[in-house]
Amino acid sequence: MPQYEPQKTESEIYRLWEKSGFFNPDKLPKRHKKPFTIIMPPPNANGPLHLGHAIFVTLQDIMIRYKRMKGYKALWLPGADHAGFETQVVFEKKLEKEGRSRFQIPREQLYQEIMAFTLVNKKVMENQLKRLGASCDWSREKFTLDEDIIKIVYQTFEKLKKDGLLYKGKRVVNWCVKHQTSLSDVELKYEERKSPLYYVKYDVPELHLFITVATTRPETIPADVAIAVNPADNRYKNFIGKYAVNPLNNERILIISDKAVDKDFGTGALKITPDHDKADEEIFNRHPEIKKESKPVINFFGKMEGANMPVELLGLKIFEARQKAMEILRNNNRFNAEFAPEGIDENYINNAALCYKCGSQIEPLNLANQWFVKMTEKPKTGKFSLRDLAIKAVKSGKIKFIPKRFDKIFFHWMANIKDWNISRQIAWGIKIPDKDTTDVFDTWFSSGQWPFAALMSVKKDDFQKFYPTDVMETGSDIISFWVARMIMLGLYATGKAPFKTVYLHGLVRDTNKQKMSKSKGNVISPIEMSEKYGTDAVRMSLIVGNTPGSDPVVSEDKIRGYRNFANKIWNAARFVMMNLPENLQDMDAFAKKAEKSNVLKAEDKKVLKELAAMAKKTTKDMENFKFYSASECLYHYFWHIFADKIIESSKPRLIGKDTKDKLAAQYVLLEILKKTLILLHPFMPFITENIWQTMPQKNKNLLMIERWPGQR
RNA sequence: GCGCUCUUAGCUCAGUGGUAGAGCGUUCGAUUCACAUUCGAAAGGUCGUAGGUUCAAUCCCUACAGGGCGCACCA
Repeated sequence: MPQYEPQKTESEIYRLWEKSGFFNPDKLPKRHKKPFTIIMPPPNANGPLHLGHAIFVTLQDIMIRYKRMKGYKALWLPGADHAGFETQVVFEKKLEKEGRSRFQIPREQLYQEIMAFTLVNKKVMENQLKRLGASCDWSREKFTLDEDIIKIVYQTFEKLKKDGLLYKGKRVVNWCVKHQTSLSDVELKYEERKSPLYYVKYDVPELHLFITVATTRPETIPADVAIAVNPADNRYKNFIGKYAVNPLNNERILIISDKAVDKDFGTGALKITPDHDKADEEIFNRHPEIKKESKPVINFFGKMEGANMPVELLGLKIFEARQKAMEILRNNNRFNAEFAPEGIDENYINNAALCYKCGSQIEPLNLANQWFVKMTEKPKTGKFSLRDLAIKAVKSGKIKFIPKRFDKIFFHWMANIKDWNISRQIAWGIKIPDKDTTDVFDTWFSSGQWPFAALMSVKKDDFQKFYPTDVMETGSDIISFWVARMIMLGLYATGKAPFKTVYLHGLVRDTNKQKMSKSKGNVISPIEMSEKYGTDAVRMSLIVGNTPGSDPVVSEDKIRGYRNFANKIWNAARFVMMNLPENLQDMDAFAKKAEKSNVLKAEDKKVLKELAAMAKKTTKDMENFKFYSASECLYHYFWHIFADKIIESSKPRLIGKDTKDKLAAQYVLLEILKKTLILLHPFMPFITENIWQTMPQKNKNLLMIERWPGQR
């Protein structure tokens, strides 16, 4: 019977907080002066929250509640992300189930349908955030497709354009044939695959010789414009400047030299196919002596199309075309067996680039009107490239990563950065302001501006007051997608780093160390768990033992353990209050009286000293972002010191006749309960506030804004 | 290929240059007492392997093995 029942009271407690207005930093009492800001990484509004969301909600809520209690003007700005490609993929699956396809729906209608879908999910997501106890300022909530956000995104686009950091062009992009869109480099995944390497002979009539090229893609031979060899390769010195004959269409193609060609790979001779390979495109662009125009032979649906190819290939899918091309080459005796049996190395393994969503093989295709952001060039009006701005901010310590090792990953990524293709051929997103295209921005281009865009668009002076923000807390998996882009674009657009600390959490795993995913069927819903065990238990299970940057393992058993802890808190509090003087109205007055009456024994003083030491240690952990340690320490103290030792040893004193001794015991228990509730509040906000509200107070204050120990 | 990281109790993980810690689990015992979502007690580790530095190494260095991650990619 005397058990804590979170389900009955949590929503009521949340309403109490909301009603107070204290989620809004402008409405906090006067003692709250210095701003402390966290911009919430806007969850994708395309489905219910999962445990990964619950982790970030808990971590950020802990930081915000802690700072609020410490007297900061704490702002946690919530948001929702339209999540362009991600949402469109989710929506397409829904369409598929209904027997429809996005390619049959007019663009404008598709946009409206996805918008309706997104807004429904947004509402669900907001309610779930509340369910998890998020103490964010709903009056400032933003959506990535809000008009004023779009306006700011366009301003940045214009600024980049004026600064010469944008260019538009025909470029080889990573094309996903299934999704009919290009993807950025970070949206690819790689898989080792066996791709037979074909050794193909090209005649060189002037020399009465042939040159052998190694390729995995014979079907693209009709699109060859040249053959390249390394300038230092003695085997081919005489070939440079001569013409070879394309074995599939008999066109003359020039043999050139370029140091990008690896002498030791294959035959040392590389066919240059600028329409279907990025590296080839780069080589092509630096050799104006290649007069030949490049023409694609594969279309956007992954089928063979174009002039100058054997008719047998026309209309075939890439893989079929490869087989057919191989057949033709073999029949014409074009394979060179010198390097591999029958001229084909069947055991060659390379990394295939795949779409990170559907896993289909990426086709490098040449696409017109693609917008790119220059990452390594100086803007016309500034001294530093986007990359250099970001590197400088992290090197100088203006931005710190927690854990620290992530700055190495960051620098490594920055060192290898390439120009960023921000055009996407999807309907769902912010339209690129360019009359020659229906493309939308890569969603990370707009969300890369989120910290300043969100603050600029809510209230007039919010940007002045709350920017730069204090902490960016997000998953370590999006450091390159998002964090790096926010740093670059934030510095570029505002001149200031968008945040001071980046706290990165890991990916939630199940007890078998597997990632949680719908397809594996091992997802745990934080909302279901909240309903079953209480939100506080879910929160604790996600925090204790979860060090920054490493993957937390979550199981129902663990959550159950913290449900038991909540119950322990509940009963210990009941015990303490049951044993207070009858009809006590004002616990603070009682405490003052007890302090004055000088009834404390040496043992009591020792216990209170330990309490103070524990509070100090907890505070130190909080300051150092060691929430895993603070929470564990509080758990241990409350259960095994306060409940098991201090409460137990107080029992005879509470029923004893010595009124002074009884008063001392009551006082000590009440002090410890008060302090531990305060310290536990950021972690377990519902139960602590719930108990606080039942304590004898003259003025019913909220625990949420109670002073943190050591705070004046 | 380049870089990062991990390896500590059955499981999940802390931790420190000086006799190894927590939670969960396990075993044994208790029970009208705030709480059985409880209490008490116990078992359990040559801190991945091999070297080195040191008076002293789980901790620092080197190599190796095995996991994880990031980046790049050669046709």
